[in-house]
Amino acid sequence: MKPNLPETHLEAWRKYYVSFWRIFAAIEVDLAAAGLPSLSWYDALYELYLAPDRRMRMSALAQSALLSRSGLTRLVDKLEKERLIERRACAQDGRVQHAQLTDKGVAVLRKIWPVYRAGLAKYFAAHLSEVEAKQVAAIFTRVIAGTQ
Amino acid sequence: MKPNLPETHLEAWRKYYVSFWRIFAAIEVDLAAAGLPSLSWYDALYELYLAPDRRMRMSALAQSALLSRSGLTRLVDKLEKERLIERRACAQDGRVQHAQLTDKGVAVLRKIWPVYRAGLAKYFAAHLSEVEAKQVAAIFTRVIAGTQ
DNA sequence: GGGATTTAGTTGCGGATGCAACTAAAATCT
DNA sequence: AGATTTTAGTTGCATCCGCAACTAAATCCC
Repeated sequence: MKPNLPETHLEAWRKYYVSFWRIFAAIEVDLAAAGLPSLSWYDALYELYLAPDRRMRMSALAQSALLSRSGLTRLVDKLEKERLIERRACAQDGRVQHAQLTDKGVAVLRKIWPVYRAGLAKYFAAHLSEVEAKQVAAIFTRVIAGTQ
Repeated sequence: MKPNLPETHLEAWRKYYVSFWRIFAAIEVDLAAAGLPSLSWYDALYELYLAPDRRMRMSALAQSALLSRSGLTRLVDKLEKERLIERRACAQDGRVQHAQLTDKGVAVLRKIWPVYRAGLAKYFAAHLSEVEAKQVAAIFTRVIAGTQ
């Protein structure tokens, strides 16, 4: 562990790594216990919710939802089967499909969020002061920019 | 997003969440490109490396390596097939198996680490000052304690 | 001591996801 | 305009992983 990776940073990574998996797993357990879809569904639906007209191109959604294109295709298959989104062909470009969030999709998003929020409050936010939360946001914003 | 989850904390979570997946995926890509096993192999081998006599009970290793018991069973199957570890029955308790790191396992660990370290330096450590790394370690140590 | 319970690990199964190959459509090049 | 290349999305396949059910061994309890 010589170049560019001081012991302090390695220790930070280890804590970050373990804490992430723990929080993630705990929230997934809570969602499953509540009979709700998993975070990957939430992520995709939420990105659509934020998007103009609540729709996005498949590949853009894949990026936002942190999935491969093929992974997103399968996820959208399932979401569409549940009528949470609709696939809509693009009139301008025949290659493109848009995923369009439906009202039912919004409703599901609103059912997931309280459980997700409670998990975040309990497993994550409870352990950060306001100042620390700001620091974490600032630090990882830089990290994200570095992996763009 | 009312109770116990201020906007600041939610923002921190979003950055933390996205940055984690980005770093994780980038490191996996680097490992695969170098023809090396994935992080899950590294995690398990490394936990064994740290353990007394370089061996652990299966269930303890599952916890340390952030896997379910069944997930660990399969991982150990593969590691054993590659002779990176050996399963050893416990003389005192017939139910227990120990995973014992082999010299070949140590060698693989030492081949993975430079690539892993380089990824960490580039995708993670480069964006944190020394002070920030200490803060991150402290904060997420608390988070981990809260999900014990 | 013998049956019931608990514990450790494994196996069957299904779900999630990525890579590579594929199809179709658009853009580019000549 | 026609051929080539690039782009968007999908599909085949393989891998990884967790839950639930299972087996075997230890412990508990009477």
